[in-house]
Amino acid sequence: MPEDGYQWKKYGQKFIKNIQKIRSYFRCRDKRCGAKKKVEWQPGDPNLRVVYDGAHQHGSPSSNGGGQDADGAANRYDLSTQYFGGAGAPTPQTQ
DNA sequence: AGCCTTTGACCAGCG
DNA sequence: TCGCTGGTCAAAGGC
Repeated sequence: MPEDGYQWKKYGQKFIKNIQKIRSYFRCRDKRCGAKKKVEWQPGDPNLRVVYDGAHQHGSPSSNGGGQDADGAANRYDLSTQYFGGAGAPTPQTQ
């Protein structure tokens, strides 16, 4: 479970036949936070894709000391796809 | 005590 | 109308 600075609660996991990948559903632990996160990976592949949905409506919980950039850092991935592993996975939005 | 994780079933939209 | 998929919720157990 990759730590992005926020805590998530897994509320489901299903195998998407459409893409032949396992998808895990995570939700922000904060109730006032409508942010959601979906993690999918292929069975037998080290790289996984993290899809952030929604946006956090509260500052960072307890990471990063002296800067709310963490909030933007997590939001910058909003509705985007974050790739882990990089094994053949391209890096979108190379800012 | 609180928190987290896992599985099954249900529901809705589509062709 | 049916079957299918994708997405979400709930309960229990362990540390």
